[in-house]
Amino acid sequence: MKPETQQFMKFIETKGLLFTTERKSVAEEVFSTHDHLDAEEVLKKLKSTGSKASRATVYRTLDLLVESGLVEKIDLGEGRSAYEHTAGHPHHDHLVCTVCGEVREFEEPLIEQLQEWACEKAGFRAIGHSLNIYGWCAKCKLSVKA
Amino acid sequence: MKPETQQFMKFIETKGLLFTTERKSVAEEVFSTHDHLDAEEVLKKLKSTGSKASRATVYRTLDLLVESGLVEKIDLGEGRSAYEHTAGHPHHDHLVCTVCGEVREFEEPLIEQLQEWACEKAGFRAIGHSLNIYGWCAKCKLSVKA
DNA sequence: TTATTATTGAGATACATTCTCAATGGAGCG
DNA sequence: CGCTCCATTGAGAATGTATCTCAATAATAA
Repeated sequence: MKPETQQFMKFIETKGLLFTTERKSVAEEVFSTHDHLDAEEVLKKLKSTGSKASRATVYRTLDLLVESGLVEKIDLGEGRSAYEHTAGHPHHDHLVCTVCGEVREFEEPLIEQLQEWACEKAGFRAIGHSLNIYGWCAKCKLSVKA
Repeated sequence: MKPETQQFMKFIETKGLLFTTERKSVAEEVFSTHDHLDAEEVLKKLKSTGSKASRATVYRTLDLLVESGLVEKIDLGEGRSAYEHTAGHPHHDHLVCTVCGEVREFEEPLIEQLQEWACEKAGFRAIGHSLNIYGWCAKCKLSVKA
């Protein structure tokens, strides 16, 4: 069992909930890659590996993972969202390719700083934020030109 | 007829389309306020003023308004989106209150600059972007505390 | 006028997500 | 061990936003 999964187990038990096989398999799936997974992908992967977790359970467990702080939910716009685990990942924002759908990360600590200032100025208490840049990734830029 | 509506009319006619009463009433509604309207709100307002534009026409016309450049579509996350007209509005991002739903604007030109650099570094050709900060607005911060 | 085309409304459809609720199955107790 | 209690689950219904289909309508052109 991955260390992240163990942390999640601890979180679940501390909350007085049960660490079921369904919850475990969803967590393991999410922690198995650094890619950005959406709920449907998690469900499909689980089905293919024999787990019988239902869609509802996948969504419910993803919410718990987010609540535990081990996973971040990213809003990719147009109603799409994805999940990625945060372990060893500094905060970052996303470049979303509108051609191939690829999601690439970028970091710009100064942007974070500027956001904080903007909130202060407005008397706003930030809980989270989402910054996506949409466009053509390096690869698609070439193929579109061609 | 508002000057923005006239510009929209010109756009429509230049495109070889017809400037119908439905399209006019959707445009007038959007140009009537600087608030962030979602499609459903536009539809409701139109219904209450006697216009019989349908949901489909509202969405179709909003798309045309965006295409004309007179209106910007904002992704507010969680699949919600809103429209605002751009006339006399420099680019800005949004503070979205998760309690009362209020959307407030903020400007930070340096953030735009940093985004451009991030794109350059990644070989990414940006088409648009969306930056939202979610949290409690000044008003709700107080009432939650109380 | 008639033919052609653009536009529209109503409802069907799509899609991601959440909800409902009966069935399941641990956990703790006597 | 048997029993009760309650968290958890799965299947499918429901939600909300947005798009699509298609026949009816309206505008334009010939």
